[in-house]
Amino acid sequence: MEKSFEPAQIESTWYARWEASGAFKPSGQGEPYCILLPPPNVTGTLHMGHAFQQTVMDMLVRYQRMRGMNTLWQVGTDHAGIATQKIVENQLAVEQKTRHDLGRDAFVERVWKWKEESGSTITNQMRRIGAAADWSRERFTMDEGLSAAVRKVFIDWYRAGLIYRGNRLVNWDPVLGTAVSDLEVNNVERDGHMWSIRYMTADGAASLVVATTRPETMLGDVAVAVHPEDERYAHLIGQLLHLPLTGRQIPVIADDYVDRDFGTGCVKITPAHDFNDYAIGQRHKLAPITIFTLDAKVNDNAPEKYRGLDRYDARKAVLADLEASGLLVETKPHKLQVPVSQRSDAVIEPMLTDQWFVDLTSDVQADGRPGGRKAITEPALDAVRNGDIKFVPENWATTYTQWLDNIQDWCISRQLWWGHRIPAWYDEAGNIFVGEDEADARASAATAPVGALRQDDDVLDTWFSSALWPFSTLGWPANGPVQNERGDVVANWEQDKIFLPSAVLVTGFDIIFFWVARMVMATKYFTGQIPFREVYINAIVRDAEGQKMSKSKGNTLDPLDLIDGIALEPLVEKSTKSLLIPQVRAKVEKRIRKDYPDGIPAIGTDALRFTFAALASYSRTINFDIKRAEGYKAFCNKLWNASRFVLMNVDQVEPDQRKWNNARSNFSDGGLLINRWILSRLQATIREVEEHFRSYRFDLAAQTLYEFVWNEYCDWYIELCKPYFSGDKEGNKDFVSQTALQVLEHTLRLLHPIIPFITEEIWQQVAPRLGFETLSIFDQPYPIAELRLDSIEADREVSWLKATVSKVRQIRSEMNISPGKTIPLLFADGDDGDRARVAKFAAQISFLARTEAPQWIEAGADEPAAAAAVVGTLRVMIPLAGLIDVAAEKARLTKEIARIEVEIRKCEGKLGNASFVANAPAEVVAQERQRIADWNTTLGALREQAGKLQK
RNA sequence: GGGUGCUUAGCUCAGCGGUAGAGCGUCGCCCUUACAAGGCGGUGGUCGUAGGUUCGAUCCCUACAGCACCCA
Repeated sequence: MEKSFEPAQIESTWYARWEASGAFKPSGQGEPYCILLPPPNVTGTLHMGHAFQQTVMDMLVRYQRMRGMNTLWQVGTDHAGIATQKIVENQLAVEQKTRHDLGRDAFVERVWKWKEESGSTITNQMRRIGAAADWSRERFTMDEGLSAAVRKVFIDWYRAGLIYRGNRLVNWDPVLGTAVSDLEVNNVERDGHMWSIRYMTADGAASLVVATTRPETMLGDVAVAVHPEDERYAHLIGQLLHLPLTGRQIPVIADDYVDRDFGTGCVKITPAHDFNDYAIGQRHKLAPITIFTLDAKVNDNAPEKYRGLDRYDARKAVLADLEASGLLVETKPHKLQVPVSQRSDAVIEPMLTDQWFVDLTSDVQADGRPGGRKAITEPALDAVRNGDIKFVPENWATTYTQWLDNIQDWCISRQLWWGHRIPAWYDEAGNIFVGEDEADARASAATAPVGALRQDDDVLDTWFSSALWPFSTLGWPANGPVQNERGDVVANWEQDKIFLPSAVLVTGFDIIFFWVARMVMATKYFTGQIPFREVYINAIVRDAEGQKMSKSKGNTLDPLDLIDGIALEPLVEKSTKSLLIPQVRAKVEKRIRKDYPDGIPAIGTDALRFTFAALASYSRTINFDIKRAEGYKAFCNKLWNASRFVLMNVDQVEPDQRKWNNARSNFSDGGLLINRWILSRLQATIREVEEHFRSYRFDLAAQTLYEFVWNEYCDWYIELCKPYFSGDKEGNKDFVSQTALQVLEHTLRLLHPIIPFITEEIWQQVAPRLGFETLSIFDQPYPIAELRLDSIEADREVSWLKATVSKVRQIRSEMNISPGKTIPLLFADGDDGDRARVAKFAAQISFLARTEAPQWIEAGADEPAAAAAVVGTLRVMIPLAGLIDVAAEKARLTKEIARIEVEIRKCEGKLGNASFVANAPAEVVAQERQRIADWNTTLGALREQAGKLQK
């Protein structure tokens, strides 16, 4: 083995070998265990959130495979409608073209081309993370099979009356020219103004003042609302107002939506451009007046002078005119929430448009068939409420159910070209025909179309196809094999439906609504099954200071830069390349130069994965600190070197003298306590890790293994082995070698789901020496704890040994005795057990504490002046002569005595409290009594020692 | 306005009714032939504040403060 851990060397070969061997495909044996990859944007790149989430999935898949499950990690990518279309439109913009210049077919062809060019970037990055995914079944939401599923679902829902077309208010992105989901809209706090405007009554006798942050929308006002119980305005209800600048008259209406205490208590109502106003308008049967075009310019419904003005220019003009006519009462600064499109950064304009919707809210249809609430929403709610689907951590179930309880119909049409074109056609009379294709649409229609048919221009929301992911990727709706464009079979519903429901969905909380809920709806409706039994909501990755990672802040990390490392200059270059604003660019560059003066060190995939595991508690954010990752790289190095050392020593035992072979679990401890101890500790570790995997506490699993490897196996077990390795007199060397090797082999398997590369690399060395030949650690069984290997006795004995050695080391250190210097060691008092232990462990004590062979001082014999510590009743002494300053030792003892006295006072306080003794459980009281007894024993011995030092 | 979290060592985080823990950092001594990405030994916390329940509270309850996030 190499002298140190070099991740790049190890990682380069193993992944390709695993993939080529077919190891990632379902074994076909055991219970099905499926994980669905939340399909990333096909043309995207891997970010820290992906890397974290995929590490979690990979740990689960590898773990369950080792446990004998028939695992499938179903992967694929998403066409990401708006995002991908926008990238290609930006490319066209460089050529000074728009998509309209190309035309629909040519544009879509160009997007496909872009997908071919960049579509494998993210999947190749996933391979670097080590993802044990079945790439032979990789799918794309717009491939033929998944598109067929989309069409079938649309048609079935339409024919069941659950999809309808309607003119409704939607979030409109005036830059992209499409409806967007309310989940794709961020409400951003911005500095704005609150303007107060006076509206006179029609007769000019009275007036009221409305407050608004969007004065330009007054051009579309249809009423002013006041609270029905607001005495200030009671007399105006029902009267007509003169709407300034327009010549229109609008009524004063009463609606208890109005907050009397906000502003003036009068609310202007613009139903065509505000969701709340829309609802009020409907309640009062007021026809909305749309005043904007689809690119947010004032339209012909407004007075002529404003027509054609952009929203914000119209605002200026309206304000100026109101001011001129003395109707602008007040202007004051105001913080407001502005809806901003996540996709274009444009301010959203609510707009009345014709769109397609999935009914999720009606109980029953006019013809008596069940409505969307009964048919789609409620089954999805019930699946979580009745526990068929569990969230981890469980409180996310509340988020899910609250959202579904208040759900609106789902607007599924998008005015884009990239996506699944809606399988609906219109005849010249505007009748709708839905079908697989035009012929099917005609054939399925009840009446003959009038004239020619024209297909709907719009495409479906990306999440519509994602909602089908749990079953469409398994081959539905086809019955037989489904092939990809290369002719390879990628799914076969007949066989693959055993993977539904999948075991667990690992995903971020931000798409519980977008995706999780919709998968439950669609999967329940079309297959009658739940899509997954559990939903593990992973934390959001932030930077070390807890800030969101964002390119404009310069605090993003590329997982591959952590794995491979990157020098400062290339890092600056890549981080600022896409930033267009010079100030932002400068800020980011400055930050990067400050945060990473030497660039980013290469930590390797395994260390990155271990870091993710160690951070994956139930908390909702994880702050990623490179320092911590470096610490776990050190852990990998530790494991590497421990393995190297063990292998070196094993090889010194001649093969024909080995008493073991094929010895994975054929343990021969040789009667040695240290072997029984480490085997016992291994069992405890196995049990803990199992528990932590079961509860998705990867942080605790990682910590348990870290502690076992470093604090037990390396710090104590290997050290305890050394005397056997170097100068074994009793012929136990091979028993020690065997156990060291077996425990290492188990440990590698325990660690493999977390750090697959290094464990495979080492295991390839270890396994043959234990006499078993298999290809890969990948499909080895996960270790199972065995009761027969537990040993309380060995735990107790080794605890004593550790305590004794630690006491000697402590004295050495505090007395400034050079670590290299061998010193004498004396024992006094103690019981028979101590005598036996000293005899048994003499060699180890001398080795670990760098002492001469320990000597006993018999009771009553003269004692040399010595520094001392106490283990139970045993006094551990280091003679002072030439080594120790008496005054320093006295000070040390005094401090130790004081510390123990404090502990004793604490115990006395408890035991002196009658109600403690009366009420606390018996074992707690007993424990307290034992403790005080132990402290007193120690204290007595220390005082005696201090007394001796006085002489 | 409704909801969900969080507040523990300098930093990043576990713990959650009975002796406060980890990693990183920091201090001291060591290049002791597995590992200096290391070894040994330290330092460091009135567990956000105030009440309450309890024999006992970092942990349970209430209020408050601060910080996040989600929904309207």
